[in-house]
Amino acid sequence: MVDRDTCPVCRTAEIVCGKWTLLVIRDLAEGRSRFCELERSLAGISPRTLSLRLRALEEEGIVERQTFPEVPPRVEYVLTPKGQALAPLIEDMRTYGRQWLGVDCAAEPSDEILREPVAAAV
Amino acid sequence: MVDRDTCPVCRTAEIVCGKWTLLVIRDLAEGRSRFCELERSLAGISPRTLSLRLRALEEEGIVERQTFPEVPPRVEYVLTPKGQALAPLIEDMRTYGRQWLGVDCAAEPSDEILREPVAAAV
DNA sequence: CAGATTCGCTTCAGTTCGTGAAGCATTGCG
DNA sequence: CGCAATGCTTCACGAACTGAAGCGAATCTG
Repeated sequence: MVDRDTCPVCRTAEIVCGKWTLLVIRDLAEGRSRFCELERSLAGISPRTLSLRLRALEEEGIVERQTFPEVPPRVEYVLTPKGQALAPLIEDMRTYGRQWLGVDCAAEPSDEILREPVAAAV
Repeated sequence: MVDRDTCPVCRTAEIVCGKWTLLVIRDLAEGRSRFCELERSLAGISPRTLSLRLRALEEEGIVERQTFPEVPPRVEYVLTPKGQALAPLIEDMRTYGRQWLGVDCAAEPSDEILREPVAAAV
């Protein structure tokens, strides 16, 4: 019997296993930082869920939130080192998807995608 | 905007992000193979959820199910190569948990745990 | 011989989680 | 004026998950 509190896989699973959580982190790792940017990238996520995810990740110390008192208001979310440390996980998922699910991001780049060469995995 | 169908991270996330899914896979990778074995190891999972997970993973080709017509009936679940390929993901989670969540499986081995030196990650 | 136990589930009612649409406050643009 | 943009919140609904109970056949316990 595996203890939920002392097992690192369990604890990581708890953090990571909400719907959309990993995709939010991936987007942040790829350079997206604003709420509406994430909302548009993650087609289909409800703003409520995105809000909940970001809040939870902030509480975990995985993302940092900075608000700028402009109009319209601007809020930026950035991965902390603790968040960046999840990058290998996401890389593994990408590798797995390519190898075993026969899919690849390189299929027809849309006109919405950001252009700068962002390194997802350090 | 990321296409849900052509993005390997999304597709992997869909498979992997149900509650308990990754822990079921970890247990299978560690050598547990029977329903009740998994049920006892994953303290707190409902048999319904475990059943659903195993069925879904079977449909995905991640686990294989063998039934033995004994009494009481015996059913064994084993990871396919497609399932074993998820081991690095789980290893990363373990590493992350240890490094950033300050937890470690090596805490007091219980008398229920299997003894053989099973290599979780090939 | 009655009763409990084992296995691999299924069923049910109830709770929690996620969705989709709408709305809000502010201000600039046409 | 009317609409767009931002970063959310609220609400009602459906989907997902839980916890307890049960089942059918055989075998172990008293």
